[in-house]
Amino acid sequence: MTLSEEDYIKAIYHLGKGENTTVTTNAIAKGMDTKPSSVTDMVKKLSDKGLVNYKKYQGVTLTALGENSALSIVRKHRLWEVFLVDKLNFSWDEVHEVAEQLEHIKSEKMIDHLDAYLGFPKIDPHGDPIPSKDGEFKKSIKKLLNEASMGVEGICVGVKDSSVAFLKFLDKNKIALGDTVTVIDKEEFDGSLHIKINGRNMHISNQIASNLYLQISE
Amino acid sequence: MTLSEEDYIKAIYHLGKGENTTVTTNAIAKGMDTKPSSVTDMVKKLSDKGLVNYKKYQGVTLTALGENSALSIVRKHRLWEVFLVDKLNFSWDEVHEVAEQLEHIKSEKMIDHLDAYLGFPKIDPHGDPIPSKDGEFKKSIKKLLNEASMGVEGICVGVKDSSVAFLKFLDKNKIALGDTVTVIDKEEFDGSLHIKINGRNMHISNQIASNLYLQISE
DNA sequence: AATAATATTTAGGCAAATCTAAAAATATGT
DNA sequence: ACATATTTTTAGATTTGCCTAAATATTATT
Repeated sequence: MTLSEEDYIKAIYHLGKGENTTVTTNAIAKGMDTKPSSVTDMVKKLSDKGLVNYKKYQGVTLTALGENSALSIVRKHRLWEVFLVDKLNFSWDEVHEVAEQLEHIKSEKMIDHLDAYLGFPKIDPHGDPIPSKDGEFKKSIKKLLNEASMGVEGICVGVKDSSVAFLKFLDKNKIALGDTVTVIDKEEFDGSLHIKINGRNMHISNQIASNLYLQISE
Repeated sequence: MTLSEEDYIKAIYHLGKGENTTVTTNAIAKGMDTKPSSVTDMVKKLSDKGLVNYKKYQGVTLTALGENSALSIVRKHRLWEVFLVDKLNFSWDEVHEVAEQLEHIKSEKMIDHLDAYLGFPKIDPHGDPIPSKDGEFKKSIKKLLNEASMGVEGICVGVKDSSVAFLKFLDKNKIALGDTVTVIDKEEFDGSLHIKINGRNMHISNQIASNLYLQISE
């Protein structure tokens, strides 16, 4: 697969939300910041190669082959993100662009050794699951904290708003990625939440809760 | 710079042996396994971009800009080689192909962090020197063991012949990359050498010595 | 120095991936 | 259901990097 083909396969996978739902030409064009006519061209090629199912005007889905390819790319992307954060001290919001490049490196041996070297991580720095070598992985159960049900426990894996003000708030209140959070109670009146974070009780506003992502442990 | 441009710049650098000697069109074509006419095309483009000096029929040299680019690519290539060997347990002879891909990844921050993470290595797994961030580096003093003068001390950094038989020989005799070797004496008759390796005296044939590379410590 | 051999460049073309503009198919609104 | 709007495809052009074949320049030989 060429670099460009890989980009399309990955985009189709993500637009299909990991399910294998049909993705339209325009959606791909928007998602990839290109023109619909370019998408049509490429989709024909991918169809010829057996990576997508395509009928004119009907949109595309990934074939089994295409889905495997997508998972392999996603796996590489997320493993590299873990590497950048865990080993090279990048912060979680700096890694995407570089991982976009690294995901195209072709060497199965390297990626398997990298996986082992990182300790076979199950989720990436944004809380998204990392497919195993054979394409298996747990569906991501990632929610904004304010959407989590009462009693739910999860790991804080990301922020939606990465403004300096918000990050400072987290720092001051000793909330960090990786912390375990349990939803104790929700106030109906203002949507604020009582949570337990790393064993400590806390009361946070809905606004805060709506900017924190939780990885729910099933 | 595109991927292809980077490949040309690197090839011109290596063919010029790191000195800035003139490199011919045919030499580049051979070195890159492509056609002379393709080289002419690309060399014109590189000249327009100020990366090489080029006059028709006269061959090319790198400009200061071109040389900086080349050193940056070589730096990345060799740092990744160290990473693959030191961290991912690749052997020295497996890394080249993957490093050829990794060297094109664009992120100055990443490569600087990688450098630090690896402990600012000075030589790669083949004994070649790694340019520093600002393009400085020690000329490689890398010699075949049988060409080293008496009394010379160096580090064993590579093999010329990587046949299984030879590697087995090294293994059986406990000679490994990284070992410190001193040339004690040379027999004129058969060219065999008396060496000290990791403190232990040894007598090896010229044939063995002519397949082992030494990185001479200045 | 003239000719032969070699090296290099030019000219013209091809494939990949993109684009614009126009045509065709599908979807939407009343 | 019909006209209109939107989506998708086609047709034709462009750029990058490469190719072959032919032309031109340089180098080597006698």
